[in-house]
Amino acid sequence: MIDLKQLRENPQAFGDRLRRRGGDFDLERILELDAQQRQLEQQRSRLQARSNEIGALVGRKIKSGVPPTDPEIQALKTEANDLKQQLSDLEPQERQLKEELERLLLTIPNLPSETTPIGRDETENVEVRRWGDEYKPTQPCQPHWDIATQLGLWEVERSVKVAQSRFVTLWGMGAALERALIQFMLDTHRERGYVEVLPPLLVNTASLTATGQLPKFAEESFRCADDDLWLIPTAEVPLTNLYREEILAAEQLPIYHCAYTPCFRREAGSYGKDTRGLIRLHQFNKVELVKFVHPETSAAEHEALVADAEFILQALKLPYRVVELCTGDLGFAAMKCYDLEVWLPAAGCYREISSCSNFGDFQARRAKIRFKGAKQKGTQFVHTLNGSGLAVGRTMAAILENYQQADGTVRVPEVLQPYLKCSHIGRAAS
RNA sequence: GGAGAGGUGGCAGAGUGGUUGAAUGCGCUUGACUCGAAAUCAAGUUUAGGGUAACACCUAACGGGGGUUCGAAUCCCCCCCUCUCCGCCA
Repeated sequence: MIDLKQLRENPQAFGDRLRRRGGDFDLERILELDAQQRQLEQQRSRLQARSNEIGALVGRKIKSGVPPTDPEIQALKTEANDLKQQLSDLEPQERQLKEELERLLLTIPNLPSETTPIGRDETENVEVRRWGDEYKPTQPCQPHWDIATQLGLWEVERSVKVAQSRFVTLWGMGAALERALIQFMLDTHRERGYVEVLPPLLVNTASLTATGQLPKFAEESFRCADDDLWLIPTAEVPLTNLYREEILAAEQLPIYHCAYTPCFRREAGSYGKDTRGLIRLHQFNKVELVKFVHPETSAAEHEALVADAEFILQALKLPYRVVELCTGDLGFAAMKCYDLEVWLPAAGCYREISSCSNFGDFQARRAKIRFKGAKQKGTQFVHTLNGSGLAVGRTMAAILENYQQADGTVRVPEVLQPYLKCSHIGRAAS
């Protein structure tokens, strides 16, 4: 949720910054509704003040022995009834305004950071740095789905039978490799200060609204219609909502969490895109990092978060680059975002494997996650950040392609060997 | 699925129509006493919106919504959630 006060105080600057995302936003209407609503609220609270006064007055008189039939009391009752009548006109009006305002506000994306590069779409994203030597195969390199099939690491057709297209079953060493990756990632993040959690995979509407997936992206999530529950599209949702409607003590910050969860996405509108392999599935595994921090530290925390995600790629010795998203490519709730893109030699290109965003107070405002210093008067919204650390299926894809040997086997990255208890994945290995 | 109990401030826990935003206890903050601490005493200690230069001040909120009343945490109706026991179940 955007900061209405900020918009009210400086509509021009606010609008200019928001429009860097591209597209148009009806801020005028919001300001108008806001002004009307506040005017009504003032009117209403004046009437209510008088009504409260009468209530107290009548109470005092009756207690002191004045009979209820006394004309003075009768006059007060008449006045109060009149006020009630006026209020019953005002209240629905105000409520309606408030609801419309709220509805509109929920559709406005976050303000991009001042430092976010301005651009129209992903072609104008800015490469920040590269790491590792790109593996340029001398002979034709196989795409990971062919490697997986040859080594018996997955089962595609049967998965379609069991579920649908865009679902896969990992098999034998494929399943083991996925599990090893998850455990390696969690162990690593835990050592680096993140508290591991294993959250619910179904969440309610309030939770999805708080992190920004609803109301705008309802068609992207799987819903259990009978229960007001949705399958999580990312662990970001349950993790961020752990602290929904809480006021934290300032000393509790920063809070770091990591979690492994499956993620479920309908991938509506991506028909024909990445139909093969592990890149785009309805269900995939991800290790997620989430931070709750003091606003003053959020920029530095963001850089550190990216470094934590990068650390996994470096440990696995997978070449990657860091790209900063431009304003036109920024996610709905993000104010600033870096993508990590891993090198996929078969396609000869980089593919997103992690997305690390700073949401500022956008999610915190929706989720009402606040903090308070010991001697501080009011409350303040925390800043929330999260990033993949990493998308596990895509990591497996990158390993298969980058680690395939001339003999067709896949070498196991050193850091995973203790988990898998072998150095190569071959045909007979499973 | 069946039966019952309950949802009040950071926590515990009173409160069945009247000046109760809410007793009391715990916790926390500040002050007094003390060389210091403990103990003791005193004061303070919810959130949101509006309003103000800043205070003051006003409004709302006792799970949510509606109703009765001059007045509701307290009475009535609907909904939600939690807990316990039984059944079922990984």
